[in-house]
Amino acid sequence: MAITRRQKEILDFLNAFVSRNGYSPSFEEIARGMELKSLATVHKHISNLEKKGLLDRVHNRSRSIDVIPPGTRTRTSDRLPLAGRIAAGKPVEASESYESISLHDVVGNRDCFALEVRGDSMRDEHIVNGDYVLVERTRTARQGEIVVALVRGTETTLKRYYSEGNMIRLQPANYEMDPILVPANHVSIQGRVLGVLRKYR
Amino acid sequence: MAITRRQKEILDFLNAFVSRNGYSPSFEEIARGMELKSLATVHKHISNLEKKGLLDRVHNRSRSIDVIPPGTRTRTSDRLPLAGRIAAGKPVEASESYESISLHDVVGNRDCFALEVRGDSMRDEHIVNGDYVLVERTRTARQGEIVVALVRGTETTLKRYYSEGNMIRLQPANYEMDPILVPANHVSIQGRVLGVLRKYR
DNA sequence: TGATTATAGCGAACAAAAAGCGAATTGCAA
DNA sequence: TTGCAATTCGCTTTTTGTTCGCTATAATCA
Repeated sequence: MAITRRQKEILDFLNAFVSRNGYSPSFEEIARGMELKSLATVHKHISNLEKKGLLDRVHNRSRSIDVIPPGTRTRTSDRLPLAGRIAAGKPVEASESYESISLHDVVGNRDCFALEVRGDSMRDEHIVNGDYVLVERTRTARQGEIVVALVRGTETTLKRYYSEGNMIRLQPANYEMDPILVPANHVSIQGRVLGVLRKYR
Repeated sequence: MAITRRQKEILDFLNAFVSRNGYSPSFEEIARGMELKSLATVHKHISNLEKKGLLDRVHNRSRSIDVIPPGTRTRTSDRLPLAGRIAAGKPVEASESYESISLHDVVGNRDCFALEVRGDSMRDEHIVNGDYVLVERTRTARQGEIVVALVRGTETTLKRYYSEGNMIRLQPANYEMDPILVPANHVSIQGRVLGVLRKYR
């Protein structure tokens, strides 16, 4: 996978910074060094470099960038080649591209864990008994996200999250089941669902 | 694993202290040296450095810090800890077990590839648009397995496989769609689906 | 050639980690 | 058994990363 000119400049900056200081720069410092005015831009560059396997970092961690020395590359790991797309009963897939997919593409470097799902309360979301949900450890959630929530300190559930004033509605994805409506301070978010892994047989 | 600026300062202090004195500093001495007013802060720094594998120490033991010379590292894998089970809207998960899950648990050492699913022909099987199906390259299938099948050399589809005499029935998992019934010699199996990976967002 | 996709960029609102504090508590070793 | 050192707890503040919406310009596809 090729690198762009700008990406190379960023990479050079990172290398220089680390060898000068012994620790990696903050996004702010990168922005200053590269004369960028928005951290969003820095963020995007770093993400792209990460996707291309040129550096490693931990999601949401300060100064956690590691430039991967050329040569120390690929993990043979758990990646699968992505053979293409298969359309709805329709025609064919095609591209013998060099794309691939792995768990890493779902969870990134986030702090995650998996839960095995029991029961069908999320059936309408196509999460069913026996599936594994891949959960990022988080204490907050956004409207409509699927979360693992601890209700009243006793009961953990998998639901969609909706904040309504100072109440929280936890919505099962199963039309037979009713939403749970509780005061915000009786709910603690354990994490948000990033993906699902299902294994047949 | 990368280090923050402050952490590097602490680490430098430790190195300097040890090489000057031949023994490691107490938390009190670190606090003085780094101009910190709370031992809790020192403690947190030391713990973090320990977590990052940069130093080693014995819990609750005075002056037991050992700075680990750069060279010994660890890598992160694509495995996720399996935190337990989450029951259908019901109670809790529990086990902080040492189980884990990864793509390898789904595909094993088989010859596999992934396909991105387009359309909803397998909706009733909870395989939906955007999901990735994990497929083992195979020429044969057993009754009822989900397969990737090439029909009449032109059309690849994702269906359940049923052999009926010398006909083959390919059954979509969508009640709105009709099964495909074709002579066995007009169908070639491309693989069988071992699992599904879904990524949100 | 028009449509789509990837890169590059901006600012602002927001979430989270790192860093810090004081005080109370616990544990080790002499 | 006592004293020093390490640990833990519940905060606050500062620093750092993340995300969203939007613009613009290449590069690629059909």
